[in-house]
Amino acid sequence: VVSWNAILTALAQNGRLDEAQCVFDKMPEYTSLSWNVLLNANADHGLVHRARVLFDRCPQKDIYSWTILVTAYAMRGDLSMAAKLFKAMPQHSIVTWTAMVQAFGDNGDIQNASEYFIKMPERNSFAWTALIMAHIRGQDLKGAVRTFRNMPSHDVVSWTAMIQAHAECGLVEWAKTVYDMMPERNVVSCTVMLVAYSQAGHVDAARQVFDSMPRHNVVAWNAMAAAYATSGHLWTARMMLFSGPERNVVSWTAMIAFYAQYGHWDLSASLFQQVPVRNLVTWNALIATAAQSSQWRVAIDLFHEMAAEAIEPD
RNA sequence: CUAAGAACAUCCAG
Repeated sequence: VVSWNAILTALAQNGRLDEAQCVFDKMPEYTSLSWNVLLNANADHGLVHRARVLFDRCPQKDIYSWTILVTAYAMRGDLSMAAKLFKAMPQHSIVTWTAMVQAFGDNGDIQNASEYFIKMPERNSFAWTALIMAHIRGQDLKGAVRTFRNMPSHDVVSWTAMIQAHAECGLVEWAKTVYDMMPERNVVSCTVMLVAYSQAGHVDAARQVFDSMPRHNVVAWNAMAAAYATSGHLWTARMMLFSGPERNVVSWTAMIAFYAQYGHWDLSASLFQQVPVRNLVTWNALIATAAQSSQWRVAIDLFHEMAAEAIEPD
């Protein structure tokens, strides 16, 4: 069972849902971990109904199983179901509590997020940061700052959330102040700062942040490319994407969208054909491209092809 | 060994 579980976990982590399902079906016996891994894989793919069926069939539901399902409903926006399940579950942990804070926070529902937060028997920086994010999404900068101040200890994630908090309100210089003040930075905090500058229209400042980073990952490269694309530098953006060490589905989709934004529908469409990975967003980007160039026939054909690739249109 | 917090692409919302 241990090795079966290891295989199952590996497949699930790589997003190979169908293969994980096959392995699961062939397993001679299960532990709750096996069920949870498959449950989570379905949830990750947005297949909440299938997750629910699995959950109901699962003979040994533990706190993990419940949390996965609660989070799945929350991600779909079904907060009342999430809350109902939360109430029904036999045990709560700091993780399940935090998941509820996060669930309401994602919706900008500061009120409910705070209520769950207050009722928590104990809190860690995950919980505090989730509450900060709730305030950010609810457009309450003051509340975000207040929450940050009330936190007993700050880590790089909560600091980064505060960069985000100020940037979201258009206060880039304050965001930069936070950025300068934080005791340590990582690739995410730098990328947040980079994006903040980009969104404020300061490409050059964004580039300076990029150049100052000790390490870059795909997200950083993608973000810098987007900064160029949105500031009129299509070809520099293209350079960034192609000269980086690595590209992912976001990079490809971004490039398809950039071409379209500049009216290069042909380039957009031909890149789509060559791209090694596609997801729902990639398809949406291309459909939008076709629609913008008034190729309705093409848009509709694409829509059907999409179903053929086993991607559910939304 | 499986569940919760920060960054990038499309649409939507603002």
